[in-house]
Parts: sequence; structure tokens; C-alpha cells
Amino acid sequence: APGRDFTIQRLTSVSQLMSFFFIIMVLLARWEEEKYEDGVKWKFLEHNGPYFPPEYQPLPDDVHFYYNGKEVKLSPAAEEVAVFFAQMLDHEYTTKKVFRDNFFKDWREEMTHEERLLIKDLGKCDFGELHAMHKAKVEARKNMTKEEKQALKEANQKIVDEYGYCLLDHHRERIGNFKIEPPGLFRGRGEHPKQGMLKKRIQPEDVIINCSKESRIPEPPAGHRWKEVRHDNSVTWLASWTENIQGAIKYIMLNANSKLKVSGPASRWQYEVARKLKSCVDDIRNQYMKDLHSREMEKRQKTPTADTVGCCSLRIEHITLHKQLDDKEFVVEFDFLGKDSIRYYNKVPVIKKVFKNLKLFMENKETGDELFDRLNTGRLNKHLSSLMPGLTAKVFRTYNASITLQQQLRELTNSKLDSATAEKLLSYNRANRAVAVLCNHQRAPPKTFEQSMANLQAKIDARKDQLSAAKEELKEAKKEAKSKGEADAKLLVERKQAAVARCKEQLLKMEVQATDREENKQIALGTSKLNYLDPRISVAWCKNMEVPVEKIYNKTQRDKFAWAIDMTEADFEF
DNA sequence: CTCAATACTTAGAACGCATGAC
DNA sequence: GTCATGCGTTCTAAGTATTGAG
Repeated sequence: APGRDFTIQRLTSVSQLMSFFFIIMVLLARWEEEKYEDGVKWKFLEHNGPYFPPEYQPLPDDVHFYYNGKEVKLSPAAEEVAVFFAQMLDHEYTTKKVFRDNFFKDWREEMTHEERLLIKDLGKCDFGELHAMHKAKVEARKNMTKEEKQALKEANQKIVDEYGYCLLDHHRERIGNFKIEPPGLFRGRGEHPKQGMLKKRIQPEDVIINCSKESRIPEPPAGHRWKEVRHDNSVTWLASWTENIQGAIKYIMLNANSKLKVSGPASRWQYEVARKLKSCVDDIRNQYMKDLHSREMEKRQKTPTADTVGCCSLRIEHITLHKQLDDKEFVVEFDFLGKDSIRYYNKVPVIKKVFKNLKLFMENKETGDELFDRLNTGRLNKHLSSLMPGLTAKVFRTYNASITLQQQLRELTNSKLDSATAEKLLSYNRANRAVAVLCNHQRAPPKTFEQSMANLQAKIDARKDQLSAAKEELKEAKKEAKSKGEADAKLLVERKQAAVARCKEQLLKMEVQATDREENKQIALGTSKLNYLDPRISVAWCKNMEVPVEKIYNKTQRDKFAWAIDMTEADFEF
């Protein structure tokens, strides 16, 4: 079947040949640009190493911790961890059993033998004074004078200047995360079984440095040494360490606007592959409608994480089959937690064949069993790339997002002459929103949402009152004008009419704003904008609509998409 | 090939600062 | 000037992709 797919695909259209040709041209261009052999990411790399967070400052003598009502002076190590907990006391995490249990277990490990003997019940711990001290500190920071704030800013800038940049192949590049992650209590997303565990302080002895052999090797902090210094130019990271919660490796890497990222495989390149999918997506869709039978294998087990799934790892409890639902036949109801424990809920009508297959896959299984027990992401992507070179699930996502944006922009925006910039931007946001909904990019409603919505509503109400008052005045003025017919009175009518119109306009604007905000309550636009939408679509739209590109991309985004802003013409089509 | 380790991208929340309304 | 609010930045968790060992 893969062979046949490829043949069909190759013969179907001239435009495919064209796009294939284009891909090769881009490949060559990219080759030219990168100028290094495969797998080599740089020839020269020099940096100052990561920035370490400041050492723990023990509590002042007048701040106390109490156990069972009695004052206890904690050892520095135990005290530091106690402060982590105290700082989070306002957060609801600290009320959760898993969080508390994990915290307490790890905390006890930091205690001295004596402390461990004494402190056996978290419920008997009183962190009140530590908590109060933390809040006072936050408050004090907020109330700093202008000069103090300025001094702090300058100090931070000094750190950025020293540690925030590296030299990569003769270019000074901004580092994305040059700071070692400070210690604290782990906060996973969703019901994470490890929430509350102690994330330990990283020492230079834990850190591997990666740089050029011939570069100036970064100095470890005084009295310390690095775990290792290596010179591996097949990777892009500058430093790494292993964190203690999941045992995962953390990396110090470059900023998103660096050459390495912008010309890396992920950015421009992914959009070209996705564009190519446009020319053969119909074939591929027809094909998978034909062979609705896949048979592969595999399972996997990892260290405990929050219970989340993706399309390949769905379990049978995540879908419900409805032969009939409302007025539709063969409906699949999805309900599961995806990445970041974000819920996906949807009812999707499918064709009979798919419905029957799903039913078959669920047979003789029980809760906890995988729906597609012979499928995994590797297998899926292998199959996809046999349909079109470079095709993966992610390419589909990029394609779907970009094509949706383009369609929505066409549907939602009028000609450039028809509307004001604000209205154009609203349309752009709506198109962006449609994409975010498609990709299930959700956010928690902002904490201040209800309040700010109420504030806006109050403004709207006030404006409404104002409007009716203005209308009333207009009516009065008209009556006056009719009975008297003086020029002055007529002028007054005109003035009142203008006032009513202005009022109406402002009211409309606010109402639109309220709608926009309400619609955006649980939708996050940033992720799709940054990661899935071909920036050339947006740049072309700006050119066509005569909207400055600054209105849709901020500085950071303009840096990241500089290549698209430079090269895109108004007639660009995804 | 499989599995685990490693590398890199994607993600939402928290933070903090600029801005604009009053 | 004050204050809320929205926005950009920072942070780091949580995915996917790739590599490499056996």
C-alpha cells in the first residue's frame, strides 16, 4: 500500500511536482545557508556558563517556626525547605494530600536526626511567621522607591549582559534560559503524583558544560568545579543537568530568534512540508478512508506522571460510542486529559466503518486497556511519512492550523477599505481563535476575569444610560426646534444627534470588546501563533489589509519571524 | 528491531511592567 | 498621580523526535 500511495501521489498533479521541486530548492537554499555537514550545529561556541541562583539566606532571629505550639530552631537545610512550603501557603496546592505527603517526606530527609525525631506530623507545623515574612517581602518589593527599582533593574541587566549571551560562529546570540532553575517544591500540572516533592538545588558539580575546545572555558563559581566540560558540536545546548524529580535532563539553549532556531528544522522548513501536504491531503484522506485497518504493536511504561494521553495512547474509557446521538448517527464522544492535563471533550460523527472498527477495538478489553494497542507514535509517523516524505502528525497539525487561519481570514475580513484597523484586528483575532479552538489550546480563565468583565459591563451599562439620556435630550431638542424653528434650536438638534451617534459608537465598541474577551476567556492564542501558523499568511494579510505588522506581532515575534516579514509578498498563498 | 536516553519543541501559568483611563 | 489592566517576558513542565545501545 505505501508504494501504491506514492505512485498515485506522484502522478496525480503537476502542482505536486512543482511543490516537490520547490522543496528541493528550499533544501538547497538551506544547505547553503547552514554551510555545515549534516549533524554539525556549530563550529565555534563560547559562553560564560549558566547563572546560579543566590545561596539561601537563613531566617532572621525574630522569625520563628513552631511545632506543636513550641518554637523550634531548624537547621539551615530544613529551614530552607520549610520556607519553600510557607511561601506557597496561599496556594491551594498546599491543601492537597498528595502534595503535602510528598513535601513532608522530602522535607524530613533534609532534617537532622533530632529534627526528624521531633517533627512527625505536618499538621502540627506552624509556618505562620515564615509565611508572613514572605508576604512582607513581596509587599516591600512592590513598595520600593523608583531609585531602588532602577538599581535592581540595573543589577539584573548586568547579569543578562554577563550570562545572557554567547558567541556562536562569530555571532553574538541571546541565550533563552541562562539561569539554573532555583530549588523549590515541584508543581506538576493536573493531578501529578509527584507534586510537592523537593526540587533540589543544582550545584556546578551537577552541570555539564558544552562549548568549543578552543573557546574560553567558563569558570565555575569559586570553590567549585563542573561535572564535565565537553565539546560536542552535534548538539545545540550550552549546559545541561539532570533534575531529581523525573530524572530528566534540563538544557541551557539559545533564544527562539537565534540563527540556530530560526533556520533549524523546526521553523521555516516545517511550513514548507505542511504546504506540500496541501497538495496531497485529499489523496491521503481518500486513502485512509479506503484502508481502515491498521495492525501494529507495542506498549510502554514510564515513571509515574499525571495521567494524560494523546491520540495513540487513548484508552477505552476515553471514548464513548453512540450509535445515535441527538439527530446524528455514529457519534464518538471523546473525553480525556491531554498534554498539560488540558481536557479534550468533543462529539464527533464518523462514518459507519470507523464506528464499527472502534467498537471492534474495544471488544474484550477493560478500563485501562489501550484503544489502539498495536499503535504508537513511531508507527504512526512511519506510516505517514510513507504517504508523503516528511509527513508526521505534527505536520498535519501545522497544515490544519495554517490552512484554517488562511480560510478564516478570507471569510472574516472585508476589503481593506471597508473597516477601521480595530475591526480588522478583531477579525484577525477571531481567525486566530478559530485555530486555537481547533488545536484545543485552552487556558484557565484569568484570575481577574470575572471582576474585569463586571467592570466592563458596568461601563457598558453607564454608557447605555448615557445613551438613553442623550436620546431624551435629542427628542427635547427636536420638539423645541419644531415649535420654535430657530436656527439655534436646529443647531442644537444636530449637536444632540452627533452626541447620540458618538455614544452609540462607543457602546458598540465596548460591546464588541466584551464579546471578544468573553470568547477568549478559556482560549490561548499564543501557542498557535508562535508554533503552528505560517507567519507568511499573517504578513501577507497585513500587506493586503494595510495593517502594520506591529499590530499583530510584538517585538519578540517580529524577531522570530523576521525571515517571513522580509520575504513575504501580498499575494502569498499557503 | 526495541527500548531507553537524549535532544529539542510546545505549553500554560506566573510575574512584572508599561500604559492608558480616570 | 493613581490604579487597574492588558501585555510581553520568564519560567519550567510536558510533550514529541531522534539517537544509540543491545
